[in-house]
Amino acid sequence: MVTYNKMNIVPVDPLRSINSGQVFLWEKYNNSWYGIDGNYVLKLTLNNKELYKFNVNIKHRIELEHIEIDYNSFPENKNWIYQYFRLYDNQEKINKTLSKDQIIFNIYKKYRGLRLIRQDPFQCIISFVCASNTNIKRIRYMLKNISRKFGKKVTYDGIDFNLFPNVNELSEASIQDLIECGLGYRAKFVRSISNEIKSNLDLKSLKDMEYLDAKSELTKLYGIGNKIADCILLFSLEKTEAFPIDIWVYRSLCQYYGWMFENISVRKNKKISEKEYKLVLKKINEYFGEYSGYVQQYLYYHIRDSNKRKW
DNA sequence: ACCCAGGCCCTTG
DNA sequence: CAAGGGCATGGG
Repeated sequence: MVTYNKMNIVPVDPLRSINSGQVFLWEKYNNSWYGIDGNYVLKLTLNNKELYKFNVNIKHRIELEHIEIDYNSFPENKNWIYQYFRLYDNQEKINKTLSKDQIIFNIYKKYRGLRLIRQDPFQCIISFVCASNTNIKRIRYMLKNISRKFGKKVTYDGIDFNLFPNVNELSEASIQDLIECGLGYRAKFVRSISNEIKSNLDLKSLKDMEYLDAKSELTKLYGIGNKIADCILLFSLEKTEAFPIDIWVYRSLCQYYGWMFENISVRKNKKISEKEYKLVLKKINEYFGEYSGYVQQYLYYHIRDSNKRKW
């Protein structure tokens, strides 16, 4: 008889999570999904269940229901699924945050198992710089090209992969190279950011900084503003209070949380200005707290799903 | 042909 | 501050 604390049961819907606009280099071959995260190839083999439940009190995964989920990686990292899907986050607080009101609670119930993903920071930075003013299909296209051109080639399970280039490798890329990867006007941003990180920015140090301090470091980089910085902080630098506001999330906020816009000079249904962004963010953090980022991911997924957008 | 896409930068008023 | 234009490119 296994006893456990309910709060340590973490529901995970892996496929929904890796196909929710956070990561862009997962693909299915045969019966497994393979994803590139920095210099790792991650492999997931699932049965036909949608929702998996992990008890993270136990050092290694135990079966609460009949779970068949194989997760391997190249190079080997036995613990990656715990890190990648943030199984050690405080589930009690997450539940509380996503039950803050009826609106978010309904969305939470509908997509339960959607997780924030903890990514390789450099890949995350490049990913979201490429994500500006384009669609997800093209983000995948650009990042794949970058990997093909500048990442190391590896073979795993008899399949050829390209890892994502590290800073030093991508610093070798010229603007012309990056344009050939399909980046368009983003090429100059990626070039500048790679050089900047290589010469004088330690990404690890950003994890130890306060949210807004780390954010101001990121927004100094050419091509990174409020929204992209929040994506990077949330998805790769441990800032779960970060709340990226793109056009979709903003629409969603206007629709469901209009009351937040009263008494602050923020106009609904228009492009959000830098000042407005900061005002809204402050309200969000006051209301949802340190796990605001989870709310963002659920809102984003929900509104895009309701609009039948593709991933 | 037109408009939009997980925005940001730059210039003007 | 704010408003507006420009930006590369591909898909609907």
